[in-house]
Parts: sequence; C-alpha cells; structure tokens
Amino acid sequence: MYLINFTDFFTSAFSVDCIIFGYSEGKIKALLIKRAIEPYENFWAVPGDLVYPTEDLPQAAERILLELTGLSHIQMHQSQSFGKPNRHPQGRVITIAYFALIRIKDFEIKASSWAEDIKWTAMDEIPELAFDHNFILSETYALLKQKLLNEPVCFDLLPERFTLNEMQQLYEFALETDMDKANFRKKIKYVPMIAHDEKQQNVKHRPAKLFSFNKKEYTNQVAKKDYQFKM
Amino acid sequence: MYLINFTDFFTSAFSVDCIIFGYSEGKIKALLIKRAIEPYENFWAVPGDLVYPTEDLPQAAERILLELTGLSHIQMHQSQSFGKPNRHPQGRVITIAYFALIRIKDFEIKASSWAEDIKWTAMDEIPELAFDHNFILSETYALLKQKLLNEPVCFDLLPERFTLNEMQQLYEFALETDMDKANFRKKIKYVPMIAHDEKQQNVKHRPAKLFSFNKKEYTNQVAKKDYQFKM
DNA sequence: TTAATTATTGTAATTTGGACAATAATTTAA
DNA sequence: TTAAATTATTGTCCAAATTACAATAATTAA
Repeated sequence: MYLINFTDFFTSAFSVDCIIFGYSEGKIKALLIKRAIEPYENFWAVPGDLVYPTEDLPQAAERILLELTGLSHIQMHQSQSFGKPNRHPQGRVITIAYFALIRIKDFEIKASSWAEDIKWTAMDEIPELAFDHNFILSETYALLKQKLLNEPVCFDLLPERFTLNEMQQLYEFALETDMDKANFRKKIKYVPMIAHDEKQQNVKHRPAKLFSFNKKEYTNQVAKKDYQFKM
Repeated sequence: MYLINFTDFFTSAFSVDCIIFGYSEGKIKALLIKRAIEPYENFWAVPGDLVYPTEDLPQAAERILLELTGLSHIQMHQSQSFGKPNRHPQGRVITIAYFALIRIKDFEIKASSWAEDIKWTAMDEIPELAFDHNFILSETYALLKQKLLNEPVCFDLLPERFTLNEMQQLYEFALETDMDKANFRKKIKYVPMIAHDEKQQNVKHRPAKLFSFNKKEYTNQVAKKDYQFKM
C-alpha cells in the first residue's frame, strides 16, 4: 500500500454531477436524464460529466446546466463529494455534486448527446437511479432544505412574480408540514419584498396580489447587519 | 478541448485535507503543521495527504488524524471540495476537506514524516498558510459554526465534564458575541445533560458544577421527535 | 469575619409564535 | 343582479420564548 510512486496517484478522474432543482405545481422537482450509453444505459440519472483537465469545478457544473437548459449565469451551490472506490465501474471516479435553482418556465429543456430522454421529477416520486445517484440526490436535497431555511433561495425557484401562497406552498412541500396562512405572513413580514398592483390571472376566485423579492434591499440590509433571513 | 480520450481523464489526483478543531483557553483552535517538504516548504498548512487509489475518502481523513494524534473512532464531517486547476503546482489535484472535533487534552499531538512542527492555533490568529489553505480553513470554520448552531457537536470539543460557563464561552467565541448567563441557561434548558456532584477544582472562587452531555437520552428524544437541538 | 468573586436562580417586560376568527374581494351560477 | 362559494388578507387572543436585569448562594482570600 505504501510502496507506490507519486505518479501512481495521478490515475483518477473526477466528475461533476449537477442537480437542477425547479418548482412547479406545488412540488420541488429535479431534472433527470435517461442515460443513452453504458454504464447504466436506460437508467434515469442526475446529469453529470467528467471534468476536463483544465476546467474548474463550478465551470463544469455550469457547462452541464447550459447544455441541458441553455441557461447561464446561474449561481451554483456546492453539495457533497462522493468517492467510494467502487462507485464507478470503469475506474476511480470521485464526483462532486453541485446544485442549481432555476425557474422552470424560463427555458426549454433539451436532451443532450448523452441523454435519450429528460424530465422533471418531483422529489417525492424519484425512481431508482444509476450509480449512487439516489444517495447523491437525497443528500443534496437535504442541503437545499437547509438553505431554504437560512437563505432567501426560495426566490430562485419561484417565478419572478409570485403570490404569498405559492411561496408558502413551496415551504410546505420542502418541510413536509402544513402552515397557517396568517402566521406564515407574520413570519416573512421583514423579508424585503415588493408588492405589485398586478394580480393573479385566470383563477376561479379572488386573485392574489403578486410580489417579487427585493434583492437590492435585502443585500443592503444584510450588509448593515440589520437583517438575517430565517424561516 | 473536446478531442481527448477517455483515458486522458484518468490523470488527476485527489487529496484529503483534514481540519482538526479543538477548544482550549476559551478559543476554538485548529491543528496546523509546518511543512517539511516542497512545495510550500516551511509554510504552515492544514494536514492533508493524497488519497490512495483504493482508499475511501473518510478513511483517508481518519488515517491523517490517527497519524497526528493517535486518535481513532472520531466522527469525520465532510466540508467542501476545492478544485481550481492551478491550486497545486505539481498537477491537477482536487482536495476534499474533512473536519474532526476533538478534546485537546485527550491525547499528545506528534509531528509526522511530512511535518517538521505542529501546533494548535486559535481561529482568530491564523497565519498565512500554504496552497489555498486559508480559504479552505475559513470555509470549513464557517461550516463548523453552522453545525454548532444546529447539532450538539459542542460536546465533542468540550471536556467530558464541563461547566456551563465553559460551554457558554465556546459559543461566545464561535458567534463572536457576548451572552447573558441566565439567558444562556434558559436556552439550553432542554438539552439532555447530566449534572454531577463533582465541582470545578483549583479555582479562586466559588467552583461551578460539572455537567456532561447525555448522548443516550439525546438520541432517544431525537428518535421520538421530541426534541431538536437548536441554539 | 468580611470583602471579593463567580455561580445560580428569579422576576418582569417584551417579543414572538400558534390557533383561530373576522372581513374583503372576486368568480360563478341562479 | 344577486347570492353562494371560494380564497385572500387582516386581526385578536393566549401561550411560550426572549431579553434585560436583579437577587441570592457558595466559595476563596485576606
């Protein structure tokens, strides 16, 4: 074990798996691809790719996101790394998981060269996945839920203009708990949001007012240590 | 860029950096080594090593901890991964940071083959380090502070028997804020702890009662969803 | 025995959180 | 045109948690 050369260490590869979360119909969803090639051909999987020798890790994650969605300039969040020696059948491959939060309606997803199919899957309906991807996805989802509690990342998932109920439902799904409407509004009272005159369209009842996140004001308040997002 | 062989990817190495946190004299400290070899000879650094081709990541972190402290069976926490293409002068090396929380008095630290010196350094007195280790250490410290707020990991840093003031001072150092004694005690009222008859020794004033964490009871209550540690 | 020091407990005012009720605005159907 | 149905929004009350601060207890050192 100890009698190996320095160069023997440079025989590994690493990949980036990019978990793309979205939110629609009251559920948080992840983008899954159906693998077109071996290993695990025809299995659903999290999109991922090997990292080029001169490429930075977040750069690789952005490349995957761009290829599948056409979106760029999206903030990437690092999740965990997974490195069991036998996790990849073709050699020692460590994977670093990243995740991105996007607005589903902002783009058209498209299958790529290595995916024969692609779809949004709600986090409570995830099938058996390739490799150790079920584990990777559930660990990363746990991290997302953590972030939802401590940072205003819910606004990256919600449409630019949203109703307070949509926001509440996002938290209800993530935390798997029902919340009281009145109390939810009290809780978010100090989150900097802009109330628009615009209202919900095409609903069969009193339409709700639309809000948007006031990111500028939030950044300001955080800089002055006047405020810290907390759910 | 796209015209490379599959095998060209298997030319990278990865390392594990193992940040060992301890607590003494009212300060959270990290174990730093002085590098005995190039690159960055004579720089202080976080202990780390290349991962063997058949070794699992946490296993590598445990190996480093064991070599420096003789301690084993310590829970390892994964931090972030760092992979800028040029972060290591000798090739593409991605590093995965782990951290361990230990009781400083439980062992004797010892320099290893690749370290000519070793010392505990308080987190508010970290010097310039080798590689990108200042960044790695500060990111990992941020994670530790996060965990201190949401999990009872403070008891891995405190001596087995501690005073409530020692516990309070740990949080005051980590959160960089002063706390009221009476209110701190109210806050931890439901943390399962055992109050011993034993008292502090050799202090020039009324000695404080010693407590220890009741891990068994904590595990129990968490399983029953009766309780969730929260600071 | 007393002053000094720190540990520990208590109190009262304020703020937050949760349960639930009341009112407002809109659509749909009669 | 109006009433019923539905959902949005706001308000009230009570209990629980938080905060600031005061009081008391235990110990050491002089």
